[in-house]
Amino acid sequence: MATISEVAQRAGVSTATVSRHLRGERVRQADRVLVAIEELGYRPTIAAQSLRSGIHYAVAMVVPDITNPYFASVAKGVESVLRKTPYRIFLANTDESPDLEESILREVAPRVDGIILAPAVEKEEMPLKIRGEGRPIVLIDRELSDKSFDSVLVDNVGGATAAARHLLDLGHSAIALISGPLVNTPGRLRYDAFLRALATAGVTPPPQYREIANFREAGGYEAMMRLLRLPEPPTAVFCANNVMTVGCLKAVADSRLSVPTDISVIGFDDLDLGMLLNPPLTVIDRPSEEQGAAAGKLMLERLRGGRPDVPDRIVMPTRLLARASCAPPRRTRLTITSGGGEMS
Amino acid sequence: MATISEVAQRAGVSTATVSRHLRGERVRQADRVLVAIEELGYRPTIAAQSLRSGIHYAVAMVVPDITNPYFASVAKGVESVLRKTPYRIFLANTDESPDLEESILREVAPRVDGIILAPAVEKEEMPLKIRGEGRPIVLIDRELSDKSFDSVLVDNVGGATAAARHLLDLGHSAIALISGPLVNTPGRLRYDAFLRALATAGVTPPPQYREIANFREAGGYEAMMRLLRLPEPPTAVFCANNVMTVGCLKAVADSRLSVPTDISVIGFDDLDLGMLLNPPLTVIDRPSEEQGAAAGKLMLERLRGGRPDVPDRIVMPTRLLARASCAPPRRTRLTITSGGGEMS
DNA sequence: GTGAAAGCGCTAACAT
DNA sequence: ATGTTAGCGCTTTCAC
Repeated sequence: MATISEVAQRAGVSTATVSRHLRGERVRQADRVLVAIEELGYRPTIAAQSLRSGIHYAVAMVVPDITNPYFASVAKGVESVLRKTPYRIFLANTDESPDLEESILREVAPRVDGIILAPAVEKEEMPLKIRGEGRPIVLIDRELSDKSFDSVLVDNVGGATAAARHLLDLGHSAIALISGPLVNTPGRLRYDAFLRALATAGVTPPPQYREIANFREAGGYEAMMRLLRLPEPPTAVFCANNVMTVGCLKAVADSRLSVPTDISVIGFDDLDLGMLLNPPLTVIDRPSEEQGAAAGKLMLERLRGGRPDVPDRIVMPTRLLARASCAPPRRTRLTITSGGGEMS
Repeated sequence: MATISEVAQRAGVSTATVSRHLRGERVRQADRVLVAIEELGYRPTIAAQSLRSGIHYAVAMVVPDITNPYFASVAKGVESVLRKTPYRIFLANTDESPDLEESILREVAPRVDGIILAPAVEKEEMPLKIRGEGRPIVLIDRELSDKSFDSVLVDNVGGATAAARHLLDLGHSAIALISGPLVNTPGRLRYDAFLRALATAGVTPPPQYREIANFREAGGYEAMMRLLRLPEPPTAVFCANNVMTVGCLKAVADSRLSVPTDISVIGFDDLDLGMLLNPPLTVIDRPSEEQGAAAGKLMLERLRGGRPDVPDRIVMPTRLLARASCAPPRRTRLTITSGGGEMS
């Protein structure tokens, strides 16, 4: 690999001039330098740049699970923006574990210029420390208790409220909720907003209708199984994210029940096959790839611009995709016929 | 951040000794060094290590589309293995574009120690060049014309053959195929094996039954639409990957047709909701996360072990998940009633 | 087994 | 606007 001094020599200038040219400063002999760079096929050595300048041209993307289509989509959005820059993306999965997240952050922070993070819990110590060391953090999907961070979110309250109203409008009152953990933003916000919207209409789900699961498929499955086995099962259920909805639907199928005849289901996040299910799934949809792109752009802004006085908090709208998995409640009591079946 | 010389000073040894200790060499004063490292919270600066030693502690993962559940799953597998090592993962999407792939490879190669690649086409120039510079390449899902690369694959031939036999066994003879591009391994192998298996049974699909699409949802949709509009539509179709199967199913739905009454569908790759579809989707399944983990392990082996004389070619088995989307062919002619509908 | 010292390729003062 | 030069933090001869 050619070095900067070879370029300098060939162009008849100093290494400093080449270096300046590289970073976009105005240079008189720009053309000569350019030619030398071309001819030698010169590419700067990132490690040397990093060592000297502290810039790594890398951003970490830390998410609970890249296998969740929502985060995969976010990652794609981020990638599409950073692709056009010299910044590359380190990908890390936290598995929704606060401990793993902390160790990943500690480990990766010194190697990157900034972090795009979907935190497992709302504890801000690590992020605060990292930002304090001059590395911008952009939160995605989830906030921290400390509201001073840049973030790209969706209107969780609006979405959960719309879900509640949709069920209410159809005449449901025995409404259950499979929530995510209350320790992160979307979990808590969707839980609160959904229950508040029900309360406004005079509906208060009993404790056994309020399942707190973990945003994972198995959690959704188990929660739904518990709901269906209740002496008085609900007539409708709201699943607070995509993968729990999958689990929920599998539980319904394994119980030999059908949607929406026996129970109405509405999910947060669309599923790729949502419209192909029988019945097509009613969901609260949100622009995931756009969120990723927004997070990427915000990160670039911070990377270039220095510290802002006020955090940027981008909230994107959700929309209700009313398909056919929600219908008016049945009048008769629900009875479970059987259990078992395929479950991943 | 503490430096190695601070550690050396505190431990009363030279920086060389600390450095040796760090890389696992036997050192007499190991305990003293360890204590100093602990007390100072010392962490080596990767940039300095890279500059000096050429080791980056980074591996690139270059895939066509992280949004494809198969690749997301592979990424998770890779991540789970590398997490326990000092190596981090750069993620890049090629969008199935050979040009983009080439520029990404060129750009990222100097920053990493190795590359896990699912190539868009079978051209091996860039990979050869990169390997020639001492960076191991592990292919995943797809091979190159040059068979000297390490790779982690699935039994495409076995899978496609099983799919063909399944349809044949049900009594189909008007069998169509929505193939991936013939310029990459799974595309070509599945195409060839499927047709060969049919030929063995005396079935030769006419050219209009052989759709060459692009492994994308829209491609699967359009291909299926063309098939369904044929004067004599097929009674069964094999979709060569997950996202094309989704497109295919949407096309069937939009044509107001139903599976398997009007047409049987079998897909390569399971879908998360595959079993929840009506009817549950019959698929050729493969162990994607395990493939990722295998690729990660193979990469680590190469990273530690130096160049092997013979490439490692890991081929994992597929299995047929016979659910209900394939049934014996109908006897009557198929007629399209209508079109239109929701399509992403 | 250990230390001294050179230098990886680059950037950022500083000087001009 | 450009050149000179020190040195970022580490690994690795080389000598002992």
